[in-house]
Amino acid sequence: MAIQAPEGTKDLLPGEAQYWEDFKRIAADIFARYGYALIDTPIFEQTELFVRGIGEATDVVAKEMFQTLSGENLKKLIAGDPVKSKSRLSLRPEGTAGVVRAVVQHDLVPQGAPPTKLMYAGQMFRAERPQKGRQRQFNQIGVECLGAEAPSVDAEVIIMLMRFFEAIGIPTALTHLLINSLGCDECRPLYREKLYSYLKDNAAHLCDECLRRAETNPLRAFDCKNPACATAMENAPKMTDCLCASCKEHHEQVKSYLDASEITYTQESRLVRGLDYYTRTVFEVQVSEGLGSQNAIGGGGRYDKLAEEVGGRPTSGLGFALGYERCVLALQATGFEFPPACVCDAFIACVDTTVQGVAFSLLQALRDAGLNCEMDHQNRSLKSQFKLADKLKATLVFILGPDEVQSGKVKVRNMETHAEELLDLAEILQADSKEEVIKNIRRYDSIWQDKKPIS
RNA sequence: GUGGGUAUAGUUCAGUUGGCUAGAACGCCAGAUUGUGGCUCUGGAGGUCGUCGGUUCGAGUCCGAUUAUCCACCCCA
Repeated sequence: MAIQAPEGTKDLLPGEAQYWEDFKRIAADIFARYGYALIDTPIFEQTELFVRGIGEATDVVAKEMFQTLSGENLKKLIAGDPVKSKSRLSLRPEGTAGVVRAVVQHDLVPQGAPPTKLMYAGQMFRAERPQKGRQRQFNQIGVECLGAEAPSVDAEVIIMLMRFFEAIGIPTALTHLLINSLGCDECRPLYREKLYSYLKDNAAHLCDECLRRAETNPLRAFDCKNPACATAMENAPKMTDCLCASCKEHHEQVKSYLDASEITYTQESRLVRGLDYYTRTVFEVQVSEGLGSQNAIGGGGRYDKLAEEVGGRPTSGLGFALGYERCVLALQATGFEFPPACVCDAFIACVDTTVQGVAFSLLQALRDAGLNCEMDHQNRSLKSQFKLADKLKATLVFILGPDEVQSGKVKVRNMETHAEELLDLAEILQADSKEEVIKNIRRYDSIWQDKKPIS
């Protein structure tokens, strides 16, 4: 059988590949208004970065990373010889750790400097079993804001995310924003203890998985979809009730900024995130249609301890990531289709084979002038050439036959209005800019009509 | 890692209790007398029926294995 793309990966075919580019551009445009600049970090990093940054006990690190070695180191490992820590690499399962690593490495947030705002877009890799809305290689766009502690920045980032979803065509009415606070290393350990004893007291009502997690990360019990667990967790102590004074103040201020900006959200105390680095503000944007059993199209939060974790000086930070493929699924649930990958301004049609040489020169002259052009290369009949032009949605068709060539003209047809005019062939062949060609065509209202027929 | 479904033309799918040369729609190609597209009509090309094995006079159909894929659990964007 022919070789197929690896499990859980997907080819972005022309229509979608172009859309992914558009999607990134829309994000870059919007995020630039908030001061975010593009950064591009390696697609693989030392495994240790993810272990320390994301957390050894998280599912992402414990069982979903594609780990990699050079061929030589792989041989060493198989032979039982030691492999240096820095040679143990992993494909990035998320973008934050790599960006924070780069910020620390290049000291992008010197002491006393204003916040550094960065955005990235690219592939992430997780070795999970694929299903709807979940692939092993997928694309994320994310932002990271380093060196900003103020709650206004939390609000700004959330607003920016919601604006982006709106811009790509997922209306706010279809999204659901959840926010919560996970506290800081002052109040979270106290809460953790409290929750731990609650879990122990209610062990009889909880599933094995939750009991196991009580030891490693009790907060995750809130995530369990088991109905019995959900019921048992209803009366569990809430993080928001146990925040220290400064975290509480921070959380209240974030919410008041959101209120002032008329952003609707739900305070969801069950919202916990699967990555260990989050502190204080966490948020998630969900949609109900198109994602299968998944529901989040974007999520993020604050991570004030992450920079230290990867060896930098204490630097507060926050960010989010949004899943490209999931956004597309949400869009497709509303009837969205990818726009055509390529627009054809003009098609050159030959009446017979004797004019192919002239047609080729015309084709090249129009391309050099900046138009997207195509002609037939399979000796199709004139009729078929028109069918092809139609399929390409060509705005104009240039028709060349023995008559035209003899009189130094070329016929131009507007495919929408059916209007045709004769243009001077030499003038078009000599035109050296798109404007000049357009000027030539513009003489005829019937062909041009100022309807922007040219891309 | 666990569970369930599916696998037939480029695509989406039919294919009866096992039976003759495996079909449809869409797409593709070519025509429908003059040098012109969309609609319509006519014709045509495209299939090792995922793979390997078994049962049978005979397997797309039944059985087993294998691979791929989808969906779900887990977890995440």
